[in-house]
Amino acid sequence: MVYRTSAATQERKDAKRRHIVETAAKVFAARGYTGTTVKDIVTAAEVSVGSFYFYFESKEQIFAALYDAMSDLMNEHVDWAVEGPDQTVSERFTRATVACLKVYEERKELARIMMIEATGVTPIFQEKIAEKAAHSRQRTEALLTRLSDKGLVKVADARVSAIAFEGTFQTVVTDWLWSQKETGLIKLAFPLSVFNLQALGIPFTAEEVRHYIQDYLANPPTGRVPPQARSKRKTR
Amino acid sequence: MVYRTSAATQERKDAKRRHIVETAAKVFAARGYTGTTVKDIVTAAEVSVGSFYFYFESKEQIFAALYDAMSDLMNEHVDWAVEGPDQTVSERFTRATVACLKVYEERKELARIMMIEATGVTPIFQEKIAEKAAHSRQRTEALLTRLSDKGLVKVADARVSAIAFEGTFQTVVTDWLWSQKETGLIKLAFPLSVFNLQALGIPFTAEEVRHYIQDYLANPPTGRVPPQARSKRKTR
Amino acid sequence: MVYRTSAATQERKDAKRRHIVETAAKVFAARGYTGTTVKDIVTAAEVSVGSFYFYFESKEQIFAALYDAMSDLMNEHVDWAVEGPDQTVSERFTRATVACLKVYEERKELARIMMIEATGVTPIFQEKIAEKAAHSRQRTEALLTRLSDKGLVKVADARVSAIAFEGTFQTVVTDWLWSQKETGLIKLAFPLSVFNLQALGIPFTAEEVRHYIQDYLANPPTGRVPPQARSKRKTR
Amino acid sequence: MVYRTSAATQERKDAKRRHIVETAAKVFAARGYTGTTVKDIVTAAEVSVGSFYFYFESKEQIFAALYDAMSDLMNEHVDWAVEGPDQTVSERFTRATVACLKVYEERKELARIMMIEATGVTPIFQEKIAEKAAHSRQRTEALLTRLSDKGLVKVADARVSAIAFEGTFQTVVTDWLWSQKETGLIKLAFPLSVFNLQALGIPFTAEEVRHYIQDYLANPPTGRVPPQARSKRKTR
DNA sequence: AATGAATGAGTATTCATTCAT
DNA sequence: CATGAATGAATACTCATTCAT
Repeated sequence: MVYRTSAATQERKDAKRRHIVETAAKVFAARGYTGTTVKDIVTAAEVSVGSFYFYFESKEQIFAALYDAMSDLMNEHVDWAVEGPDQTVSERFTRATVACLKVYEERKELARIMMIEATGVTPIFQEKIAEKAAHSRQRTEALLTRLSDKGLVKVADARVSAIAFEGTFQTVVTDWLWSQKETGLIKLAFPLSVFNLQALGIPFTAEEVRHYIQDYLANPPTGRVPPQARSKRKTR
Repeated sequence: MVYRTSAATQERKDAKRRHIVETAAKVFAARGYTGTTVKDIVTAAEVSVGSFYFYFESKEQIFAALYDAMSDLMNEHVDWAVEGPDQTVSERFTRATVACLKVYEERKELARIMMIEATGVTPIFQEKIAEKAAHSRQRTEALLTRLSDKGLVKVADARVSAIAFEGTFQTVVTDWLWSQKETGLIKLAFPLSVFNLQALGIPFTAEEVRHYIQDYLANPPTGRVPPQARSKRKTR
Repeated sequence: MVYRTSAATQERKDAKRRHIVETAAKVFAARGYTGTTVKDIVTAAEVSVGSFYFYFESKEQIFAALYDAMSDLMNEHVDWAVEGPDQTVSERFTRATVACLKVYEERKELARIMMIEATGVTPIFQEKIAEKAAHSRQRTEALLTRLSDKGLVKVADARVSAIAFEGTFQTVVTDWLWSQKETGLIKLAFPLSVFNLQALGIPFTAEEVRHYIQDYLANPPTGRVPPQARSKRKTR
Repeated sequence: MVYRTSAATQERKDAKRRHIVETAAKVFAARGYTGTTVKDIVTAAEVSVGSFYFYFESKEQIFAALYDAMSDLMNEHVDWAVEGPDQTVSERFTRATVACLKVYEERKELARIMMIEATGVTPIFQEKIAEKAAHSRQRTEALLTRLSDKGLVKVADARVSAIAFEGTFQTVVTDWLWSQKETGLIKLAFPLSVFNLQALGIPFTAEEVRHYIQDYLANPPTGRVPPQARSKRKTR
């Protein structure tokens, strides 16, 4: 009995928590981090301030949770996109690119939060972001080093290339967010892929790149990749 | 008589204004825009609040002035770097790259402000930045289109390439700012140039790129390019 | 359960709000509008600034609430005083006069606020007062016109007479407020009534006027007229 | 030589001082006392803050000077209006009324300052006004007492009547200031006179009152009554 | 005498967070 | 668990006044 009650309760708690996170995402995206008050969030979510502070330690913490969620989501999608064992290098990069852009397109608010709002917030939070970015870059750097050793990419410096590579996404997505144009972000997958493939000296044909993109879009990751932020860890 | 007094006074005013701007740059760089109080600035500059508001309309305005100053400085240096009439395409891009990185390296705080702090600020200010960025991108886009027509660059889409190109600087500089490592930012001019030259399909040899960089550093822009923020316009 | 909690809480809220209003009235009366700080009010009321702003939108708004409260109170008393159907004209005016003076006497601070402090405040607030005064004058004017048509009053101009009539209260009360003499304001009901009855050409005997005053004081309005400011509307 | 220079200088000083006072009057009238900054005044007068403080001790003091000037002006006009030795009582009061209204009409800004802005300002200033008002009332009271003894007026209480009498001007002028209607203030001289003559039990005919008004307007006080504020005393 | 740069105490208001109910 | 009343430190900006030039 106690068990069942507890389970049901837990369920409700999770649902409420998710609801608040969802709402917060929208509000943060619309008003920015500093422009958003806790009141704004709870009003939009139709919960009390007390509830907010029951589920989250602070305004900063829920924002961090949001950031983590987006970050995780991105990693999962990209990992899925490149996990096939017999992919060529150009296929891997192209699929990673389209996977990435697709996630951003589908979760515009989160994209906005990661790309725009998260930069410039409290120095303490900036460090967190920097860490995460550093980690991501190290992975890319390691990959490039490996591929470079095999002669599959041609870069002057694996680290700088990894960083520059990432930067191309940053600005492309940010620009898209600003200019809310009708054209979808995914449309940019092709030119962006080409830019980066060339930059990394990876051989490719336009034909094949287009094909990879089509293929990814035709067979998107199944539901096993949760499109929703989970409440995993507490940032502290 | 009146003239001399006035002139001396004006001199002192300018000096004081410059002093406040300088100090503000440091404080903003250290604490971020929202993290910085007007009190912080005036305390650091050892002037009174009243003086601050005598010289600047608002916290936002001095920040904007700083942003503009850095932006202008950057443009001036880059323009100077590429103004020679008989430069090859690879030379132009390489020289622009090194010019850009050099400015960032020399004015770390301003770089930090432009790259990091300016991003999450007031929506109204974000628009200003977005505008400026858009303008810069349009210039690059136009350039790429022209070069593409002449077959001098090979890009899938001039606009996306222009945006991605810019992004490579963004992250490279930001990363350098975070990881305050001993290695200078200019050291990254070579790999970054290579990355972008390859990305844009511009033919080059490592040899020549290195030479262009050496050359720029050996003959930097003369003093006619003021390294300091001027109090040109009032944002109104 | 929820109901009881809520009810008790609401009770406390109302009490606190009332307490702040009361205190504010005293402080405003003592220091004037501009001379009064929000800090002054909360210190005097022994509540936090936060609480003040929880209950009131702004300093201006609480002042307006005070003004409205006094205004309403006055109207209610005067209406009550003259509502009897078979009153003579002299009786009506005399009763209105004494009712008015009695309210001022009993709520000296509010009187001070209405008469003195409200006058030099923010132009935006001045308009509000002017409106209210205009409304009151129109009522008096209409009354005088009606009575004049019936030959019950003798005035050269209903409008000017209405305005002048009101002015007699203004200065009499103000003077009394300044010269905090022992003599009660109500003592002035007789001479003031005589002044105005003569001014309006209303026939009367000193005897009857004195009687009307005695009568009103002997049978004052019952408790149904709340002597205290209610928190009716929010100025928005 | 010294004398002449000094005289010329003195002349310039006076002119400048007058100029500042004039301008201040307009600004105060337009923006109210608290709404007016010293900066506003000096900007409007096109002088420096330094000059302002050379001529006036403080913002409060120049306001007081303005008030005094208006007060003096009023007294002079009224004194002149009633100084004829063989005037009847009704003539005296009527002429005083029209003189008063005429001054207000001609110097609308000063009127506004005296009637509206001066009330509610610093308590310390309020006292000054109260004093002045008290003095004026005492004069009126003494007059009424005298006339009452001679049976020329019929009042219940000389003091209250004096105060009420003054109040009629207060509201009539204030109302006129608010409702900037085309109709001149002087048009109200007749009904206001009638109101007060009746109030004081002074016998009169409409005919004669009209005549007194015409007469005053036809033979206004000559220029010997300076229409301008002089810089007599320093309040402090 | 004139100027206007300099001062800094003072103000209304906001908002993240706590905690009694 | 939920609520929302309570807190008060923090903040951008104003303005009367002074005083060096």
